[in-house]
Order: sequence, then C-alpha cells, then structure tokens
Amino acid sequence: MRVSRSQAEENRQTVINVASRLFREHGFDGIGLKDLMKGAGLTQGAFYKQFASKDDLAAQASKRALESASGRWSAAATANPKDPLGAVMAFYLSMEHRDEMMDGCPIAALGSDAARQGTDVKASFEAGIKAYLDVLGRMVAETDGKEPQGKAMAILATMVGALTLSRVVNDPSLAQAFLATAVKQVREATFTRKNGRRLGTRSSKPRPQSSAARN
Amino acid sequence: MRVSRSQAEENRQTVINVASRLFREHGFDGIGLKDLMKGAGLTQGAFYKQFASKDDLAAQASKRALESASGRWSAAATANPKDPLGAVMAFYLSMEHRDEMMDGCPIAALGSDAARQGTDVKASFEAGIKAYLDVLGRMVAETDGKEPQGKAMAILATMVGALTLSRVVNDPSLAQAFLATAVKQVREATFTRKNGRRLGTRSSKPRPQSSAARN
DNA sequence: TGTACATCAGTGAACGCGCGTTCACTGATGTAC
DNA sequence: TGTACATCAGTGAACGCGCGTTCACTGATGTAC
Repeated sequence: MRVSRSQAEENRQTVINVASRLFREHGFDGIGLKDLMKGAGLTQGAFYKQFASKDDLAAQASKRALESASGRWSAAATANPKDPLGAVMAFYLSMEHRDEMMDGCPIAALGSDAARQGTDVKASFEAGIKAYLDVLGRMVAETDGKEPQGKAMAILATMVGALTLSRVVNDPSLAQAFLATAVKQVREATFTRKNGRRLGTRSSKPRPQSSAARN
Repeated sequence: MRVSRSQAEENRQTVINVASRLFREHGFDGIGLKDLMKGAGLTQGAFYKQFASKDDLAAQASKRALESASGRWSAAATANPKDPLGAVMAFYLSMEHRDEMMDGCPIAALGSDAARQGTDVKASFEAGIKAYLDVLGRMVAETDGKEPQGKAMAILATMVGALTLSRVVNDPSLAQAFLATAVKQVREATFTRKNGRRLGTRSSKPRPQSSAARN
C-alpha cells in the first residue's frame, strides 16, 4: 500500500544506512537485495521504487559509509584537541576496529571490492577520501607545517594498510603488531620533520595485546 | 576419460594458477567454478576430483598468489642490490600495478575479501605476509639497523594502503599522488632513523604521471 | 471543506540465470597375475 | 611380457537454491475540483 512521501524518503534513507553497514560486513556481492530490504523492514519488491539497480545502491551506500566514517574522525579529533591524530589512531588502529567491519572504515572493509566497481562507487570513495584527507591534513598542519596534504595521504595509506593486514591474518598478536607499528610510524613521520630533529618524545612502544597504543 | 597421474597433478596446478589470477581479478565471489575450470581447459565436473570445495581452492590459490608475489619482490630486490627497496617500490607503487590486479599483489587485490574468509584462506595470507616481511626486513636491516621487522610491517602497510587507495578513486592524478607520497614516506622512514639525521639525500619528489618514482 | 480520482510506495510471486555441488557414466591408466 | 580387471580423472547433465530484476496488484496518499 502507498505510504506518505516523507515516510517513503525515510524508508529510503533507512535502506541506504542498512546497506552501508551490511555491505561493509559482507561485501557488495556477499549480501542480496532481499536481506538488504529486510534489514530496513521492507520487502525486496519495493527496492526498484527507490533505486535504479544494486550498483546504484552500492554507490549511495558507499557515500553514506564514507560520510559516517569521516564524521567519526572529526568527532574524535575535536573531542581530543591536544592530540587529535592520537585520538583518531586510538580507534582506527585498535583491535576493536579490526574485529568490527560493519561500523568501521569502508576503505578497509570494501577497498578491494570497490576497486572492481564502476565509476559511481569509485566517485563515492573518492569524495569520501578527500574528506578524510581534509581532516587529517588539518591535524598534520598543526604539528608539521610542510606539505600537510602529502603527509595526510601517506598517513591514511599507512592506517588503511595496517588495518587491512591486521584483518587478513589469523594470529591476533601479529594483527596487533601491524596496528602498533602503524601508530609508531605515523608518530615518527609527523614529529620528525622540522630540520631532521624529532619534536615530540612521545613513546610509542607497542603494547602487545592492548586494543590501541594511545600513548 | 582417465588421465595419467602426472597429467592430473599438472592439471591441478594449472587450476590453482588460473584461480590465483582470476580470484585477484574478480574477487572470490566474482568468478564461478565453471569459468575457473574453463580457464584451465577443463570442465566444472572435474573440480571435485581435485578440491574439496571452492573455499579449499580459495585457500590454495591465495597461497599460490602470495608465493608468486613474494617471488617478484625477491627478484626485484636481487636485480637491484644497490637499492632493493627502491626496486620493489618501483613496481609495487606504479600505475601499471594499480591498473593490473590479476598479476599484482593479492593483499591489495583480495584484502577486504580475505578478511571475510575462513581460517584456511587467512592462514595462506598470514604465511605469505610473513614471507613479504622477511624480504622487506632484510632490505631495511641493511640501511637501518633498528627493529627491521617493525619497520618492515609499517612499510608494507603503507604500500598496501597506498595501492588500495589509488585503486578506489577515479582520478588518475590522485591515484598517482597516493603512490608517490607512499614512496616518499617509505624513503623518509628508512633513512631518517640513525640519531635523527637523514642518511641519504635521495630526492623523492613525486613525478605526477610517471609510472613510479624510482629516484 | 468534501468528494472523486489519479498516483505510486510497497507487496509478493514470478522471471531467467548462474551458482556450488552431486552423480552416473566413460575410457585411458595403473595394477595384479 | 601379455592379459584381465580395477581404478579414477574427466565429462556433462542435473540438483536445489538464491540471485537481480520485473510485474500485476493493493490501497493509502496526494490532488483536482
């Protein structure tokens, strides 16, 4: 039966939100429209009243996932203005994040899938990644004036790679080591720039099983 | 009709080799057994004479893909003994590698898929990653004595992350920038250690469209 | 404001298709004598 | 070494199933008068 316009729009948003989480959990190919719609309390027939195709939803859900993730970065940064980068790394490079793909970083959760998707999905990722880089760049600029955008790209790469690597191995201590060495490398990269001498002396010894080396 | 034992074993190896490339190209879920077997010149019915399940093949193909990739690293390193790390980065962080998933790094090509696979696939990745780390660790140890294994993990994370990021964006210059900043960051990380002063002065300015910053 | 009607979000069944897996069968290979 | 027979890698059809997509239908919503 028909539903009010605002209700329909609300349903649409719910589907996108649900899909942004279920795609991260199961991959674009790992979850069907039936389960996606069921997650939003609807049946699969309604899908094509809201979206042109599964690819269309994939692009919109990717956009939503990136927005929500970038929001978490900003929130962590503003909640800890003394060490915003440390706050971001504390949740990003944690074992909790490693073990929870559904609410985590979509680049790590869907990266190699997204590389095989079409232009629309990649456009969503591209826009979201630029937002990540803005947030990161602003953090880096505060402690390290030189080329903050280049630094931000390298830092993001290190973080995404470390999370990916930590997820494809069975051994939890190896997984944790990838996360901890990434924290360390990012700290050194951001505090080592000004004429070759380290600015900060923040220790970054990896704590083998703790969830995050917050320093 | 029956086939000689050595022919059967050869066929089996061919299937694993083909699968290691087609899984990287299409993802574990993106290619079916029929096409996998056809790629090896066989029909799908023969599959279960050689493998217990598709997951079984996924684990063996992952192992094969990692072995072949780690072989490429070693080859690049020994071919360029003066700058093995530079040689590895020259192909790993290149636009050619970005645009060719089939013969490229399985961690970048299958990383987020592998994170969702079972213990066997992850065991293949874990073993392969340790081999990568050995090769990298030896390179790092030559120029930078301290904690080569930790450095190797951070470098691998940066490289995997940069390649992944370069593949999920449409804009080729942004893709190239991810690769170039990764080269730069790895260079700085490996040559900046000894009491805070940089050892080498190798320039690492990114060359916007070239395939790799070889320096 | 009230009524008649058009719109369209959502339902649930159906479409064709390809999936992973199973199976009866084939016939060359490998083995026992 | 030669023969009889068991083995089993490979074939191709079939299995049940879930997929993305389409469609006739429903009935509350939105609109025209």
